[in-house]
Amino acid sequence: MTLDSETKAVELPEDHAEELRLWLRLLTCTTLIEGEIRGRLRERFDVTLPRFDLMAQLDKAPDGMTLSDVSKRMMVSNGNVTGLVERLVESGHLDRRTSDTDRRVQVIRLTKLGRAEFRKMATEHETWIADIFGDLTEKDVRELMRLLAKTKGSAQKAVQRRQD
Amino acid sequence: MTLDSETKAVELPEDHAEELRLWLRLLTCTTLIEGEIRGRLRERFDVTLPRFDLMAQLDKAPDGMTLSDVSKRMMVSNGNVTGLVERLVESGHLDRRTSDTDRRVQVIRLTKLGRAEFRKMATEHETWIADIFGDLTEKDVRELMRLLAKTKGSAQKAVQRRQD
DNA sequence: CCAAGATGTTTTAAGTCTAAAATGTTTAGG
DNA sequence: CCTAAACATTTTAGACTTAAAACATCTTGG
Repeated sequence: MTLDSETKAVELPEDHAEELRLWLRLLTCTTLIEGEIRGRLRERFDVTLPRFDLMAQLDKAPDGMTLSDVSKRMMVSNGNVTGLVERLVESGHLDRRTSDTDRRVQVIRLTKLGRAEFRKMATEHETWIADIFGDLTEKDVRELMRLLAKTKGSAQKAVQRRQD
Repeated sequence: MTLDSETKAVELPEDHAEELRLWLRLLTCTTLIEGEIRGRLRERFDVTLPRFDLMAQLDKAPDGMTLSDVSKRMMVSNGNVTGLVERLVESGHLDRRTSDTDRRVQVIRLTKLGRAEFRKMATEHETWIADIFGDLTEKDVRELMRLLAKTKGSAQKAVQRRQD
């Protein structure tokens, strides 16, 4: 009996209910916060979250970025970026030009208008985040950062494994 | 001088860079995992993540749910659910009927086919999650659950405050 | 050089998603 | 009763999103 159950144990379906609950909770948190930020951005600045996110990437890169860079950073598809950029160029927030050294590459950067508008939004955005995470102590934040870093590493390895 | 800086401190822009970084890390984790699950669902079962999520909600409710219930649980708009349900009824995974007691209400539930297919997917899905979170110890999982619960509570309060 | 292959972007087709307005139904107060 | 408010859902218009195919341009080994 003991031998049997030990032998079987390897093949028996293991219980991963806790990990599943963790994933659902992580997803709930993100969806909740994302929805709140989306609503405030629309209400306050009449801008969508993807546009804000894209501008945030560009704000960190004064010399501009290629579409591929943006796509990787934002973890969205190439085609997605193409459309977003189109609309942001149209509205005068972005400048887009073909690279001098590689004619495949499109370099985009914030226009003066785009940067000014983004900075206004970013300031307020930061206070919203502070409000949303307001109940967490400094220690909570540190601990969450650590555990999420570990989670990210674990997930990246899983992605790697599948791609082999 | 001391008085001045103390007086000013209240109005000075506080530094919330840490919370911002936490939010970005949370978002990165979720996006990364969500993308991986989406890809595996498509590759293995040719199903989209929203469809899987909707079926997961219904699997937990043998007596069916109303569209509003689903919308609240999934934290998506009503119109979104209408479209999703349409396609899942079309493909034979869902059954939809008007409530006997309230003709405004639509009750949906999994068909036999829908339930069977979901169960197969769910089993595999759970192993993917276990794989993705594989580096976390039991203690990590417990601690993350706790901190995310606190985060969720904090965010919900912020949502509440805005709605007043 | 020059044909593969790699790389960067766009296009396509279909699905997902939202906010807001419209529609249909129920509930309650007068 | 009957109308105003509340509620559940659908519709609408537009934006976002993906995967995959198509297109354009570079890079490189022979």
